[in-house]
Amino acid sequence: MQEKYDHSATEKSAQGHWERTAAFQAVEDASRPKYYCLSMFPYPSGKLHMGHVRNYTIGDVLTRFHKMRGFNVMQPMGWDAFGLPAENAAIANKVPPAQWTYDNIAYMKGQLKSLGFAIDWSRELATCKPDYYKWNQWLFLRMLEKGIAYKKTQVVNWDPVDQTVLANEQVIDGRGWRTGAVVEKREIPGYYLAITQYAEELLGDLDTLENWPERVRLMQANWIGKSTGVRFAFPHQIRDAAGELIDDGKLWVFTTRADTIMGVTFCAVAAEHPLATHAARSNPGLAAFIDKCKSGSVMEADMATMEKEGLRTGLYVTHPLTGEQVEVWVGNYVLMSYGDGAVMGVPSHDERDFAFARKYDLPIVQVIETEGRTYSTDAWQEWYGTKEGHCTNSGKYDGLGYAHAVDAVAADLNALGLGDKKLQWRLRDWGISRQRYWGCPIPIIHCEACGSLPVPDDQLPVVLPEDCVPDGSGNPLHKRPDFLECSCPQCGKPARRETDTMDTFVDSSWYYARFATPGNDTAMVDARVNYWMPVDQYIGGIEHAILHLLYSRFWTKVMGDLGLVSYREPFRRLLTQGMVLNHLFSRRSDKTGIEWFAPDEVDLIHDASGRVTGATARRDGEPVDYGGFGTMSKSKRNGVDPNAMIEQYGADTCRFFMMFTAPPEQTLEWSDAGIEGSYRFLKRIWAFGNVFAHEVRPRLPATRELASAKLPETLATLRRETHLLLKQANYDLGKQQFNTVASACMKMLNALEKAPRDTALAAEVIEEAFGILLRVLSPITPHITHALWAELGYGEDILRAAWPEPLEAALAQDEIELVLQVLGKTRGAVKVPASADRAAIEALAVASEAARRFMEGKPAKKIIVVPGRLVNIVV
RNA sequence: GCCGGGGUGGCGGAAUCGGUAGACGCAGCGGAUUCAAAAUCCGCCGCCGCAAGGUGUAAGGGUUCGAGUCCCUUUCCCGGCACCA
Repeated sequence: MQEKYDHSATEKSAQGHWERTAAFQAVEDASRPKYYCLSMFPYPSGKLHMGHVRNYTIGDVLTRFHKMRGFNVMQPMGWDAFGLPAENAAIANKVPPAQWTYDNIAYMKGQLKSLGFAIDWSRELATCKPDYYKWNQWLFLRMLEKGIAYKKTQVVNWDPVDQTVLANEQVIDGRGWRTGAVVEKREIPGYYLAITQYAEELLGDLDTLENWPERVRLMQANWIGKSTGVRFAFPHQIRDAAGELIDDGKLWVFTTRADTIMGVTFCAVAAEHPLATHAARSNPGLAAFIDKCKSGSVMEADMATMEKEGLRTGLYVTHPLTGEQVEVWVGNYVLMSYGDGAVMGVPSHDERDFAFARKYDLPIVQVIETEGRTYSTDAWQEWYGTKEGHCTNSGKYDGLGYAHAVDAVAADLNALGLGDKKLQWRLRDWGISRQRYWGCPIPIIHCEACGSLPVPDDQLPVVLPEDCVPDGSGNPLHKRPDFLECSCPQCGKPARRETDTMDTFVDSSWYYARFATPGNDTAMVDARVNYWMPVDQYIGGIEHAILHLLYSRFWTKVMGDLGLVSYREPFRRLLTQGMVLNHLFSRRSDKTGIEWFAPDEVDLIHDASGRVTGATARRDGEPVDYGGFGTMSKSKRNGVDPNAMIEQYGADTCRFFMMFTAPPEQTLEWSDAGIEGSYRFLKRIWAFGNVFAHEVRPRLPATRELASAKLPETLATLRRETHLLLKQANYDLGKQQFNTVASACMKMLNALEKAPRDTALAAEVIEEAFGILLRVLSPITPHITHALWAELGYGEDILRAAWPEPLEAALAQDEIELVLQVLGKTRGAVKVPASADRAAIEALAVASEAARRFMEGKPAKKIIVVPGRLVNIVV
């Protein structure tokens, strides 16, 4: 075998072997347990980044591990190919998004192949291809039929200069990213999917997802946000210009704190609320304020942190229980799209209302009291807003606790016909319309006479033209008569095609099911889907913990209700991997703003202890600002190119570094020195392969005697250590903690290098131990282990070798060492026979030299023995 | 602001059930090899202390024979917040 480790030749040869043997092609086989391992498919942004490498390495380790354990594995790969970055690239480079996307796919596929992932490429798909998105459209039409898809108005960010809708990402400090114009909120019609119809099931089924991280389930539960409250109305006599009662004379609000209803001192409505509109007609100041409310972003985080402002409408409604007049305000923090677009204001027990009342000098009436606490309107205190305590200043409700008070208030409102308890979800229906070109066309036709009609099934797919070049001023489909012009499916007259496309979350909500049934052009999925699905292991970034995963769960349930699939949840087990970070260096200048420096363009400055305190640019020697670690990104120039790493160190080194450096769920900080260390380890593995070939193999006896031989101490230790590490590695693989599996492999090699190899028995022990090491390591670094396994005569193909299990005989010990503590402080160790009982251990411990020294002659009051671990003497 | 997660040597991290804190690796230091360097190998390596020992897991408090791990308070960092994917 080769003297030196040549990563590039080793990897090329192993990849060639897998290609020739079609090693990763998955075929349905009812006789074996299946294992469907899926990593979130990439957006084809141009190049693979290290986050992808990490994600897919984790998936590959699990795939190969399960394959060796005898599972029928499937690991597919595809492309989340629609999306905004392709349009941005088109604006910048004047290249159609389709071409940019397909070029990127070709390049990134090559990168994935060079990393040696065990992917079944025959199942590859791209969501921008009509044979895939046809089924988005088909299912959308089924949802329309079932009333799950419907049309209503939505609030969007509007750029008044470019006359276009902006994504939240394109709004920077309240202004359009290209034009710098102040962004407005605008209401336009769009299609929604009624995910709230599934809220109860989406919440309840979280309990069945035992192998999802607890935090993801918690986040989803909070996102769905089931709460019971009371929806009720403030009656009024306000009439519009035509003399009609506005909203039938009722101002509806929803509250989870009906127990505080006697503390209402105002109401606040959204800027778009009919009462606001009505009042603004005769009040120019209010009209201006409403206009102002309509500028700014629609993001919830912005809404929550902005200064709460309001203006009087001069209108009054009647408190439903007291009959008092309550003033109506317009508040910039009330959203028309939430509930009824109006809230009751109880400044005494709601922090936001409290601040609002103090700002505008509104009355504050305490209606909840807690024993031992004194209420003061000077400053907000935590306990004002809790559900503990009981009603006060509330007439007949005085003395009631939260639950009873809510029941009583709801009953009284119900008797008046002005309200009742209502189950409330935080979850909102999913708006899927996007006023953008590079997405799946929504299959709707607009006819002047017949209205908006679904495209008939036999005309699917509605194919998106692939040669448009967006310029930032709106959807280029508007300028494409060949796309726009069609005939009405009902009356046959000329009609116009819908130009909105679907949210790309639609594309990613069911791709995993399509992987199971590739090539079917007559159905969305077929019977094969119920063999492979649900996905046994899903792996992806924690940033998808809510939206993508929730939408996929919803889509699955809809497909289930349509009889397309037999399962209710798509992902049996979930691993959310942490992000990959690197150092950030920047320099701020007045002229050019922030300039970012790549890590290889600077020299680090360390303090005496070795901590990084700053850096200087190599270019000019001048200092740059060190910004700590941040996610790798193109704009901040701190990305690391996987290609360069693969070329220099090989795929195995990259994979090993990724697995070794941090546990999968944590963020991973890139380190050039760290990758050197991983490379060093693989070189040592190779070097030991040489030792094995030259010094160990020749000594191996014709018939192996290891199973029956009595081993000398050094060999018994090596063997015990190896099997102990194997046991730990298997345990850690079960926990999906791969960094300690990698570390176990390093420890095995450390032990092997030190072991004697001068006898036939030693050769046998080493043969066994190195065989274990190669197999445990093989899912992480498949190429080098493939080469050594074959080269050293272990077998033809390590991928088809059985996964090793620790042997009890190898682990057995005569004598064990226990930690000795006196009063909980470690004072030494005590050796006891492995078979010693509690009394014997206590006697040995008390008699030990260290114990006598630290007990200072006092008698033992109590002795705690933790079997196999420690003995603690309390005096 | 709301929801979720996290903080352990100079650095990444380990510690399975509350039981030896710092495994494994990186960096650093010392040595071997070398004409020299690279590569490789050996040794040292939390802090204070000559040592015995003391002390130490963001900060403060609590429970326990024993706390990185459990409870309370504070603080800082990260992810998500519905049109980035």
